[in-house]
Amino acid sequence: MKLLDHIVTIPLFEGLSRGQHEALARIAVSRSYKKGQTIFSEGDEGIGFYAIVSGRVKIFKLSPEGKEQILHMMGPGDIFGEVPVFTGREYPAYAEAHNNSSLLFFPRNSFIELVKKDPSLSLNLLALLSRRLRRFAALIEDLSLKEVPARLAAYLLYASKKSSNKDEFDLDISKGQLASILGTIPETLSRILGRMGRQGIILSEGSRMKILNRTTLEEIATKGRKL
Amino acid sequence: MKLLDHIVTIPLFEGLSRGQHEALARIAVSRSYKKGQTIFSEGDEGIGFYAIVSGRVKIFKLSPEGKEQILHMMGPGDIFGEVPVFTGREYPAYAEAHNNSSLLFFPRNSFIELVKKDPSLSLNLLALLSRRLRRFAALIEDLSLKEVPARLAAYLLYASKKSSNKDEFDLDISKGQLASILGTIPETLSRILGRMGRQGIILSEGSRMKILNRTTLEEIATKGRKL
DNA sequence: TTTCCGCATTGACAAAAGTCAATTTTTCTA
DNA sequence: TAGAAAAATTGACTTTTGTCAATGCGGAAA
Repeated sequence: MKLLDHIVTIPLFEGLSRGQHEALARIAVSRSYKKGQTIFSEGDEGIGFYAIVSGRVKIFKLSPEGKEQILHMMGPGDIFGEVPVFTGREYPAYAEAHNNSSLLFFPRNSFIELVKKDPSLSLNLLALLSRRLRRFAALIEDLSLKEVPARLAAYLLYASKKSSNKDEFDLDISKGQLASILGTIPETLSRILGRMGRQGIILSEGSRMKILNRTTLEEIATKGRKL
Repeated sequence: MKLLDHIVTIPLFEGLSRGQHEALARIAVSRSYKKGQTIFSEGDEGIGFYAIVSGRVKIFKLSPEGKEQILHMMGPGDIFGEVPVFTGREYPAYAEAHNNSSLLFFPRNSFIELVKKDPSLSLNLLALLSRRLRRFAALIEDLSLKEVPARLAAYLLYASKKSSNKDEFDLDISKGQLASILGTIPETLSRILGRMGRQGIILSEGSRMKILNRTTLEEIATKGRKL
């Protein structure tokens, strides 16, 4: 069964038994989304949550002036939209397919039934939510780094870490979106990338980034070293 | 039994049975902290979580230059330090008693045992963590309001809401700490409070705040209306 | 009561980031 | 592959915020 294969690869369901995986497969629904397609909007009734099989999903909030604040970029294996499953309310943010994406949808009611019967499933969930809280706390911490160069440096180090600590990697989002993540605008980001490039700290060619001087980058991120 | 009485009043444990409450009371340990005392530090091993019986607790991170970024101010009934209980790692932030405080401590291992046996307990926990995630998302949204007046206005409206929507209320933290929450410095906060006062939007006398023009305050917070 | 210390306020100035507008580069599609 | 649209970059200028330094204010302790 194809669906079951996918379920087994989802970290959230790691360590569960064959029977538990099968139970999950019975309630899951496969769904496809085209690039740019909205999966749910802030305020929509929370009828279930999603797991990513392939593709990428952007989770974001919208300011009154329409400016995006990206909360997460989700990839294969990630779970999103689970908050209202347990609070019984609306989705707290927007979700949009960043690429053509293949998702699994778990309807709220069936899932709640499963969790009620199965404590080990809930321990996995508790760990997931706890980790997510931790990541949020880190994001808040980074946003509060007062200067943009520091936030950018922190982001580049984080992105490098995700690419198994290579010094060279691809930004998986546009620079405009990166600006949004860093809480700034494309013009400012462009200038700071330029300055870092001129000082030989990084090399930025399109979406290809190369870290030339990791030490300096770390000093900019953690101590408030000036550019 | 005194301890049981306190447990019953903790929202996290709302809706649980008498037997469940008693089981919790058996594993809980009562602890007292003096004003300013550290409860745990970032990086400490996560040996359990805390519930506040009385007093207030500050949860914060420290930047390399030693600047505090306050993540939460916790009050009676609130839970904190539960993240590492489920991820099995270290505390992700600092906790410090803001007043003389009386807490209940729930050791990790005993608690995990309880949760494993009891799905309804875990559903409550899942809802708690989900709500907290939601609040974090809101905080991130506010931090990304680009200007300080907007962030301050959002905070004042939030504080007023906590005081049952009264127009007059007390700040429960110093202005220096409020500045830190808003991601700015005391000088800037002071100037903006001054400007808002001169324009008849608020009245600020020490820690006593009065909202004189709620509509304008909302416009500053949500639309980027200028001060 | 008086002194001291921390917190808050204010002013002058410097630095950082945003806005607006023009231009170049890249990407997508017809 | 040309042409249009979107994204990125750059420059000139404005606004916002932070820094440094001086001063005021109020409560705790001698």
